[in-house]
Amino acid sequence: MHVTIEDVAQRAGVSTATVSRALRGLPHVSASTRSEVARIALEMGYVASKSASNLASGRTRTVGVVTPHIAKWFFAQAIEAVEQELRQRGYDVLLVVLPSTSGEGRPVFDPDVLRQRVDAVAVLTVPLTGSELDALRRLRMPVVFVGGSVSGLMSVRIDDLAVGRLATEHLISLGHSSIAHIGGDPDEPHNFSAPVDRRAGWASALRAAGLVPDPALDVAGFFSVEGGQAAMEKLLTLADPPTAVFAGSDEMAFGALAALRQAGLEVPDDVSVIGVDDHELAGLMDLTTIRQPVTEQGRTAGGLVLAALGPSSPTGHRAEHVLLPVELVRRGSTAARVR
Amino acid sequence: MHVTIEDVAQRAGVSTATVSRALRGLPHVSASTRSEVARIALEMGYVASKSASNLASGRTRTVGVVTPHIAKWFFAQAIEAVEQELRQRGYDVLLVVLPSTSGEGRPVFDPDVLRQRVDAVAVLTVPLTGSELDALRRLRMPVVFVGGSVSGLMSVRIDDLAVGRLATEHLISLGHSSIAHIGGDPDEPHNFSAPVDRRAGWASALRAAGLVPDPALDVAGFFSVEGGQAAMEKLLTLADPPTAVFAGSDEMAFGALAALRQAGLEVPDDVSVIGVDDHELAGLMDLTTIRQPVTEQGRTAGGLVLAALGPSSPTGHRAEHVLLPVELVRRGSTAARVR
DNA sequence: CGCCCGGCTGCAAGCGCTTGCAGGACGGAG
DNA sequence: CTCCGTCCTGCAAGCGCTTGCAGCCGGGCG
Repeated sequence: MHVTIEDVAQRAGVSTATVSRALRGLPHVSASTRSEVARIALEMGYVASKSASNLASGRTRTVGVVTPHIAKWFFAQAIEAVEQELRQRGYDVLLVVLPSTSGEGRPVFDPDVLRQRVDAVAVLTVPLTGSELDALRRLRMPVVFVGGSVSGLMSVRIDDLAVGRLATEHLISLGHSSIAHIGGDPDEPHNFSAPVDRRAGWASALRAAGLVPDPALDVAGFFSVEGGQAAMEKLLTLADPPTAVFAGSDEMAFGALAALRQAGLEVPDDVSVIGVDDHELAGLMDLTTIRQPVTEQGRTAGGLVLAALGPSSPTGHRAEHVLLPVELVRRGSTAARVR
Repeated sequence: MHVTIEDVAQRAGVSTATVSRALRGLPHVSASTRSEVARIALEMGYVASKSASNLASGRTRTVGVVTPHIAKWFFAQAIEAVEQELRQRGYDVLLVVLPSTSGEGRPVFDPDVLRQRVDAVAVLTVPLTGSELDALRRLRMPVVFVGGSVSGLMSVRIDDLAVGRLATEHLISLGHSSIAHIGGDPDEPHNFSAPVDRRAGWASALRAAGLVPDPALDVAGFFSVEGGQAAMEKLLTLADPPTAVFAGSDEMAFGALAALRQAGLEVPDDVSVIGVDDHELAGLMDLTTIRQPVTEQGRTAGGLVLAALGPSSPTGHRAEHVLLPVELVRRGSTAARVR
């Protein structure tokens, strides 16, 4: 039926051991044997069985990527980067989508499904419960978090506190003092700090400027376009609506822009809006934003697990934490306060 | 180190065969034995080694998903749907991203990397060369194409000819007669018909209305935002610019909208724009479009491969072709011709 | 009361590869 | 000429599961 290493060995007149070594570039094979085996393998269309080699070697050359979504800019972008980085180095990517991200309703994630399936795992901003984290640690394999961090496990992320501060300071510098925040779901488990930190950055920047964060101006946008839209609508019902809005993601900012447009308000004249991400369409929407390097985060995460998988001892991965820089991108959605 | 089936068998006082059968719900195991084994397995934290079971059974319970992108709306959406459908039925998804989709430059895709790794594959609108298709067929496993079709292999898609026609007829019905088309890369291999068919639909609708498709009004937008933007800019340099534009995707339409806005033109008063997809942000942009059911296409594709993997004989999969309906979504970017 | 049959279970042979260890060939040094 | 290394190569024992087949045990039937 299909070509096995046995067939190749026979045809080449060598043992399967030699074929295996030759094809994998291991030492202790003469150059001539190696090239001959390679030629024959190619000619016969031999492809090693992954299952067999996994079983024999104990390594799967696969890393699991756990994500709450695929169809959202940040995640899609990050997954793409991780995939590319890993495939380049001969690793496969096993996608695991955690149905819903909203704390309670989500079915528990059982990291054990990954055991025996992957050599390492990358977790993309999924708010995990304590027991899930424990289970993840018990896997005893390299684990890297993207977009958040957890003690004892590797991570690559941005400084979300700085993000919130940077965005808010930008608005303050434009003369705004009534600055709203559209953030995530306040009920979410707080392991993943991005939403929390961005809010904290907002509050801290306000305080630093002698302003007080108004709870009424802090609304949930659930990191979705519709959520952002609803949040903005809610803000507009206020007796004294804000003159500027810091949305924790560009997608929420898009929603906010839509809500403002529908309310007949002008951006940035009536309300300034700033987001976070530098989403693909942010330029198109002329949205001022805090750019975060998503692709680079994904790539870095891939690199980290690969490094951990490398020469180092299988246990005792030093928990590396990488912080990537962000940057304010000024566009047309923010301007000096006029009202 | 880790729990094997042997350990469970020993602890339960039965053979590994019985454990295997009990845990997989196979017949020929008494109810009491089954539940006892299940209890012990759970208690010991046993997880079957995928490699071992793959090797022994010859099935991988994994399907490969080949896609040119992750970070594009259509693809992200489709992948998410496929993943969900497959995981639900116990299958894993192996992501394979084909670096670039532009015909020539792309490294050849060698379907053989999938051999021994997956039981079936889903290909998302990747324009493959003839030899790649042959290799894919030679894999002798279920293959489903999403967004295009290839003889002899299963497919699920929409009627792209109808899409082009529908969009163009909508513009014609609004009184437009100078209707441009922003499409894909004209140099792409033509196995994947979506871009080609949409263009053909445009031309055919024009002819049916007694109009002639003007080659000067048919420009390449490469299915990207920037491409659409550039295409629109090019159209605006024409001595006699169109009063309406049919973009082959919402993303290109977004680009077109941006270009129009930058040129100081009003949509839909100066130019009407219609896209295809009903992208997540189309509503926000108030873009009229032809909606295609992406999630459903992904789900259906997943279902098809699972069905093909099922009871039927491993060879001789009937090449099923599923065509899903599209629908015109009227929004504010198209209106009666005024000029 | 002997047989047969059906329902459970265990045996053991793989599945296709990896890898520690032993062995063989060859060349240079002593 | 002998003795050692040094290189290559082969042996064979697994890796942890699946599965065809055989075997065992009771109970129903003739």
